[in-house]
Amino acid sequence: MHEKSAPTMADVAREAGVALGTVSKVVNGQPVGEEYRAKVEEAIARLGYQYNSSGRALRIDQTNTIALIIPNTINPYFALLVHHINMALEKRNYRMLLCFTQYDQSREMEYIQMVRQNRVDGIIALTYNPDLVIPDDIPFVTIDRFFSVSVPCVASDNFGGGWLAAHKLKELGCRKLGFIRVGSTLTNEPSKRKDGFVAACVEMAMPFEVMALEDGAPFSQFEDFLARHVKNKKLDLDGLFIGTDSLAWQIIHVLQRMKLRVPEDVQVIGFDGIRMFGDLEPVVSTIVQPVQEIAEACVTTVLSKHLSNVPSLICLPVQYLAGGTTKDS
Amino acid sequence: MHEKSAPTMADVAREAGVALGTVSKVVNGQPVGEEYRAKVEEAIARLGYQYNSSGRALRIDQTNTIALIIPNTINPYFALLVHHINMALEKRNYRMLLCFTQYDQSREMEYIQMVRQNRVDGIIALTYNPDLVIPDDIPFVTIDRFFSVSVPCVASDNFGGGWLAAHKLKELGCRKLGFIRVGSTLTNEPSKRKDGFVAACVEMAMPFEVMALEDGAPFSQFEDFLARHVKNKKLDLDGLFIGTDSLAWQIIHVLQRMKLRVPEDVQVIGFDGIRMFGDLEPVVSTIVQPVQEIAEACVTTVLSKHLSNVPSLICLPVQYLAGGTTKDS
DNA sequence: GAAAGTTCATGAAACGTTTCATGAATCAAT
DNA sequence: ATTGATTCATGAAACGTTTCATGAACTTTC
Repeated sequence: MHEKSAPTMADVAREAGVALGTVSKVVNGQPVGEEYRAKVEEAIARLGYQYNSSGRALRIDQTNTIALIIPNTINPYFALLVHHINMALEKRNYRMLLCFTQYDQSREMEYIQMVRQNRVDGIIALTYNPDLVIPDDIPFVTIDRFFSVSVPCVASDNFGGGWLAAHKLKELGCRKLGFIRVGSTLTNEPSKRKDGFVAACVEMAMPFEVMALEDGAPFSQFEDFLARHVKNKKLDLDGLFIGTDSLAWQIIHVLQRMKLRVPEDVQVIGFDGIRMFGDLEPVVSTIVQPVQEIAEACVTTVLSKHLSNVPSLICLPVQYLAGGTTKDS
Repeated sequence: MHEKSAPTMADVAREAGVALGTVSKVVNGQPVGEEYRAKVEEAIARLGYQYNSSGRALRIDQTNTIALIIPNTINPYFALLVHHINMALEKRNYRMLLCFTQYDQSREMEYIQMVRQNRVDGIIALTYNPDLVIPDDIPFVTIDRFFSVSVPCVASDNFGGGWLAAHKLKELGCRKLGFIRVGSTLTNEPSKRKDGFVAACVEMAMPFEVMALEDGAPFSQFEDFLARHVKNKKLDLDGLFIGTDSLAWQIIHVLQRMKLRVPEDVQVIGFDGIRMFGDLEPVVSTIVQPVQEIAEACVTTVLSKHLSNVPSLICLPVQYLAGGTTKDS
């Protein structure tokens, strides 16, 4: 709009006294005679030439852009994911087209239309729309949600993480456990955190309770749930596994208001492994998702041309990390 | 790459039995005879036509894309900014090209080159590179940092915020104040938080101390600073104004470890107004930046064609918001 | 009813790139 | 010295869009 018509390859060719195609080869690093290359490079420098990616995209039908569809960046786990996916893309000379759905199902569908216009080379999506239609003509990778064998899904080992949390809590001396999460309607990979937790409890003959806040239900239901479990000033649950670190933070604040001490009275393990502000402040003990590996897996998968011989579910290992909310800290 | 050659305008024209230019007009909402419009729209629907934005961008030399250059999305304030800027752009049918500098000065310069290739229609940048060269042929807007009258800068009223914080703390009964921040080398708009604070203290004849952590210095210097101010189990500062909410969180944790009670022993006010996980958990009392208005201002400014009659410093009002770290909570 | 004016669909040109058939120049082989 | 093979710069064509000069089909006016 404002640009004073940037120089084109034709300008460079004229300046260098060389053919248009030769400039193209130089710019793309294809073999060109030494003296020609020198002349062209000099002309490029002199004119400050930068290639026009629209022209390129139009010609080769490839935009070097991947769309990332995600609810927001406010949730620190999403923010981390966005960050690492962008870095993984940048390393491969791709750009990221970021789309925030804000958990709005209609937006999710609109975005899929929109990124089509932009001819993105692929889509990475973390969505909650239960009846999302996945285009079959664009490479599509999902995070944390399995659709079908033809749509690769990247997730961490949620089941294993739940399992691990239960075992850790037992190891740390807990006698009765609780599992707490929000949003229970949609079945996705993170739902398996509960499954792994429950399986481990059953296997260990460990008593446990499950509390899930329905979508949209008031947060106070958690407080009621916890209050119900107070027996003579103590919680009768001495270990809590909580669906996400964000929720764990909130629950811990509730516990503090109830004058219950963490980890003395009740130990807490979250899930995700987010570090709030660097590694300085005390932090929730957690099951860490390998965000960087997840990002890498998404990117390599979405960029692999032949999506046929790619695994349809990429499951990455999680780790337990002691923070300040368990007795091993 | 994978796409089975999506239909073009020519295809639509053929399908509708109509000229190419007519299809273009319909797609762009220009006046077209009713019967023609109907035929074209039907053909578009039948073929599932989506226009190719590369072709369009090439022709009209406009990409409908704005670059946002920012350190990261991990810092919750940046995450919020990214979110609102994206929303403001989307409302106007623009896309966001996101660039994370990670506080790396060379990256900041590289990005400016990179987004040039992409022929973005403008750049919004929040950077720390002291000798950044601002291109004069692309609309450029900075956040929180003033370069020159020809480069519009959007910021909140940092001076006023510092002033307000000092006055609030006095109003809340404090007798001696402290100001704490990190990274003191670069002078930018947020530096004025201190100036406003100091000016207010001087005006009110309120004793105060300033502690700034040099870039890269260990965090423990804050702990030393605070420890030095403990006189018989009390801090001799009973009000702290802290440069950002993130830092405030960390400082509060330090205070708790020192067995000092917030707000009973010392009241704390931060700056930014980030809400960590929704509005549920107890929160730092703070000077709230109007993030959404900041985002809107950036976007309208960068998109205004005639950058000549645009103010060179857009300063937006801040607000005090009581949280759990002052006695008015 | 003819001339002048108006409306509006038409299709070719142009945007900046990549690609590929062409042919000039060089080299190797006899 | 002549032919055949090889290398490699050349420049036209094509990608999908917007724009604009053209002219066909009307409408208005006297």
